[in-house]
Amino acid sequence: MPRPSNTAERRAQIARALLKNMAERGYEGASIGAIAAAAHIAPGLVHYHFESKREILLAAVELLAQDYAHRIERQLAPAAGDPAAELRAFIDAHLRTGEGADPSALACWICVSGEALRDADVRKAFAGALEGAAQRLVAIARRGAREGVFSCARADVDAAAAAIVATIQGYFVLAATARELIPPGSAADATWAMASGLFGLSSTTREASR
Amino acid sequence: MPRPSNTAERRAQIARALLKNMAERGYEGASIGAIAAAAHIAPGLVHYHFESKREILLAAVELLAQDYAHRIERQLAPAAGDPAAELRAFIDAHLRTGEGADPSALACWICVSGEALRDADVRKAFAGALEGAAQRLVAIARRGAREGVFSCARADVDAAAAAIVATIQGYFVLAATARELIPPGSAADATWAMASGLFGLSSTTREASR
Amino acid sequence: MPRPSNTAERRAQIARALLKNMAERGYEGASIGAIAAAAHIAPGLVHYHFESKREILLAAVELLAQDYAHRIERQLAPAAGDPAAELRAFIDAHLRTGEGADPSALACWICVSGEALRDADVRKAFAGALEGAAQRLVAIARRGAREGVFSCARADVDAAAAAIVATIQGYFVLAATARELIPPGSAADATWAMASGLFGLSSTTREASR
Amino acid sequence: MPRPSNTAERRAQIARALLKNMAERGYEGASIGAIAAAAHIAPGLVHYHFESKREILLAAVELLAQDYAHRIERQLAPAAGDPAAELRAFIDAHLRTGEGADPSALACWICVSGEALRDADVRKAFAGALEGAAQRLVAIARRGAREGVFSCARADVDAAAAAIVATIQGYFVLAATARELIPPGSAADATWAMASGLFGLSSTTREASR
DNA sequence: GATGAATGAGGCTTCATTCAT
DNA sequence: TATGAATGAAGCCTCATTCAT
Repeated sequence: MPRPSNTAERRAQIARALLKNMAERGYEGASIGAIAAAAHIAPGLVHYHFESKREILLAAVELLAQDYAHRIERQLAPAAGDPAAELRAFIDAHLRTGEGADPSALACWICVSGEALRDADVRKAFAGALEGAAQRLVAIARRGAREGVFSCARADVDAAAAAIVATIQGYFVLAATARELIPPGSAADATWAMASGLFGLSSTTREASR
Repeated sequence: MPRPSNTAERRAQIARALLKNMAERGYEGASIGAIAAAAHIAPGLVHYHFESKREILLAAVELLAQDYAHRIERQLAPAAGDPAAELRAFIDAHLRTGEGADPSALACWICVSGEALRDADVRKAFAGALEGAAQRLVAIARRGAREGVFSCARADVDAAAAAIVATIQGYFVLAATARELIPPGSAADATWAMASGLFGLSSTTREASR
Repeated sequence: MPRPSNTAERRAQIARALLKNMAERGYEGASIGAIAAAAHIAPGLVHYHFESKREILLAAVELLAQDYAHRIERQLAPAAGDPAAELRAFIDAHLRTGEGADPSALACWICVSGEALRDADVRKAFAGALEGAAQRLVAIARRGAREGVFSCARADVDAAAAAIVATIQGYFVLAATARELIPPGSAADATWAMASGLFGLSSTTREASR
Repeated sequence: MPRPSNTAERRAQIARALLKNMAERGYEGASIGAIAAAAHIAPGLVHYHFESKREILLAAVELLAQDYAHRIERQLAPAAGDPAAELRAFIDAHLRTGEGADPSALACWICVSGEALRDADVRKAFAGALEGAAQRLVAIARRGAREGVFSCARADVDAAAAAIVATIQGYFVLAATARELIPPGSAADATWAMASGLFGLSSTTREASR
């Protein structure tokens, strides 16, 4: 009479506990004991649900990437159908409200980028998340171009998307490590100016979306 | 007669050894033993020259920041006096030639950004380096504005500088973790387009500097 | 009506699973989880049928001893009634066919001898098995003496039986750890030569049984 | 001004500490902490001198094998030149005085044979020790044959040596696990009877060496 | 009887740091 | 200054055992 497996939730619970710890102490600094404590479970249980600490990291990155993708979709929804508005919403979703919203998630994100340097699987997941964002931008750009809102050369769309993703990612780093460098509230606007330039947005539309 | 102190060189030697290790294994992964080995000295000597591992990190960040500042100055020198050319040189110094040049330094830089999350002193040094770069941009912008090459509003210069620094920093992260996202050679050009937009560069000058 | 208990089979099944694991990884190396897997049952069930891992070991040793006793009886049966033939059969049962037959059982046997060093109950069971074999030899010797086939002094029978058991046991160890030391096929013959010497077998009979 | 390295002694000290623990609790049961305690050093030092616990085992087996070889040479020395006496001394060295002398060494020896089952390097060292003993016997036999003291067929010498080694090894196991099976004092005599039979010793000489 | 999750102790190993020389 | 040994605190992981279902 087996109990229904709760492995899935437990894994998520543990992965979230890692994220919480990682935000404060980094990946190495997040000990299995601390993770277990944060998850309110016994230390030994962690390795019942995960082969190794690295597996927890992978699960955590997966969670982070999912959260990220969902957040984007949620925030883009209201602007659906209007490329310029979608672009603006995309930028705001990342940079409005305190240049990066949740500082804990921000710290995690930067930690993960560091781990991605040394772990191919982490890199793959991390790059996948960024690529998802870039593709979203590309889709917006294509549609805008079709509708005549953008006048970006077809060939430059990928480069423009990468540039925007890079800028956002860079603002994340700055927000977490050198916040005083960013004039308050400037991140989204500067990115918007930059993005509309890259996408060839007419200045009329640009001002309207401000 | 006591032998002349070689502490200064030793410290640099050890800090460089940390950087080498950090690029491959991260800060936590760089053990004192490995650092000593990379510096070709005995493990015990490390703590003769440094109070703690953290002190080595601080020295290493200092080195990294100095290298960085020097590199910028060196690469901006030929363009001295021409704001638009300086801006272009600034961007190229960071993003030309393989989007980030030395992959080892790139990895270190990202590692350091991660450590900066948790260590105020590291953060200060890291932020200082970024601020130095931003100030250089501000100086270029001011001069360009004075000379009429740029038409950027005085109030927006700081924001523009931060945006450019953010973009560069973001490209670093992408180059190290999701290189496939960046169309080869596009980083400098896209940043240039973006920067000239933010600085209000006339399109004539913009094309000329291409 | 409660379902009929299957504890007995389960216990044997688990004990056999321990033996399988023990042959490959030793007693300590045989984890409850691995034992359960080898027995195709859930890990938790193991401790329903056994108080502790040590109990499984005791049951396994019991099984091993029984298998051993049965094997001897089976192989001695054809020679029943002829002391010299029985002696020969006894030796061959242990040392013919690859100096120790089943390598897995051989490994288990040696493992058990190691555990016997530290566990009185294991020692008792292990010694019991050896003693059974020795007594079988003594019985053969006594009968042979009575029938005039052997001329071993009454007092020396126990010593001779112990010597033969020791030799066999020693060949087991050699077969498992230093097989190259044993000229192929020599174990049974050498033991036979030795045993017939100890038992005072006439050289005529000795050759006949070759 | 480096201190002279004491690594060699430390390694031996640690290996001996393992042997002491292994005799009582087996290899797995000998924890690094217990080994360190037995060696009167800090736990961390163990892994400064050894890569892993397994390396300690290898060093310990080496020690054991050396001790063994030395012991044989020492005990054979008085009989040098007289093959029959050497053979007798060889047997007595192993089996006289309490059937196996030092019970701790005996337990270690059996433990090692168990580890040899699963570790090729241990097996090699263990087999090497046994082979050394066997070769010593072969040398004795050859000389005895040349001098006409033994009448063992040339081809059977290796088999005879293996048989004697096996018997001794088997007595070790019995002495450690089923001592009651061995009539006190019978081991050396029975082995002598057996060995002289295998080596074709004339009964006159045989009795003389008793 | 059976399942699989849960517990917590303990083991091996790594490592920053200290120390005697 | 320099060396290499020494220390002791964690850390990750394994595992026997227990428990709720």
